[in-house]
Amino acid sequence: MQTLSKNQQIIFDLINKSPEPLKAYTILYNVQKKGIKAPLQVYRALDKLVEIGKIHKIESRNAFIACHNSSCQVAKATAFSICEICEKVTEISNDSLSKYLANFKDKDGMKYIKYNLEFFGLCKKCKVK
Amino acid sequence: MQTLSKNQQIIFDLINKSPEPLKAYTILYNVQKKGIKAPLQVYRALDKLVEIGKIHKIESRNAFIACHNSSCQVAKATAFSICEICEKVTEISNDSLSKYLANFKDKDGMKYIKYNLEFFGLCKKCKVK
DNA sequence: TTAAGATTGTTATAATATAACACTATGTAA
DNA sequence: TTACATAGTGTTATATTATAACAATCTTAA
Repeated sequence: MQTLSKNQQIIFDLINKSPEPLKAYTILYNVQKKGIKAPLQVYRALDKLVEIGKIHKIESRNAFIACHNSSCQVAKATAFSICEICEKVTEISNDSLSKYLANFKDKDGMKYIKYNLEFFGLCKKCKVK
Repeated sequence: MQTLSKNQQIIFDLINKSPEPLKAYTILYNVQKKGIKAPLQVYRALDKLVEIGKIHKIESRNAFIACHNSSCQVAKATAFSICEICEKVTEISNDSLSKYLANFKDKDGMKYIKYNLEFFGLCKKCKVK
């Protein structure tokens, strides 16, 4: 568990307390009062936070959420469910799924240490409506 | 198998014959001689081609490849392997995997019709080097 | 034939992300 | 403690990816 730099901490705190994924420029607007003024400052912190597994990027949405999977030990094997109506995103932590994917071999017998899986559908609330 | 419009056909042909994923603006530069001059013309064709499953978007790369999975019947359940060195992308078509994911239920018992999975690693060639 | 829907062409602009350079802080080894 | 490497910061400029808005044209099914 490494210590975060000033900018990294500010940006992680913001993402961590957000109930929804945040986009880079939304983050920028929200940390300008804390002295982070330029996109690059945000992107650099985001890059690092992703690298150390504190946050994940939702690729299909260009947005970032804090890791809630086993205290951020799983930086390279990520799975999410995404509601196509309300855009709610939930990190999936499921042993069967992660084992299946970690052990998956393609037809060349090749294994992959890293993957990202995004499921799309309707969340409970949106399904009812 | 629906017929493609003029722009859709031009752009599909380009992507289909490319050995690697193509980015939108790379596509644009390559079809300008055929009269497609503006980004929006490219993006509109791409949107449609993705929608009907003729191509897929590689979300982590913002790039597009032609579907090679059972003649494009699987538009909503996609899996790829991506080499982190040479950026080679291969569509995975594996019955076990697609069945597993299609039947996956999260802890709320929820199923998802649509997913996108991207595996990362080194391709055969790059592994040897 | 005609009206709805899809597609096209065009200009402008929004949203997302990185290059390059100079400077500062921090940790580590001599 | 110095000095070196590494990581982080601040800044300006710019590259890359994607969409808004509007008018015109093509396609197709009743």
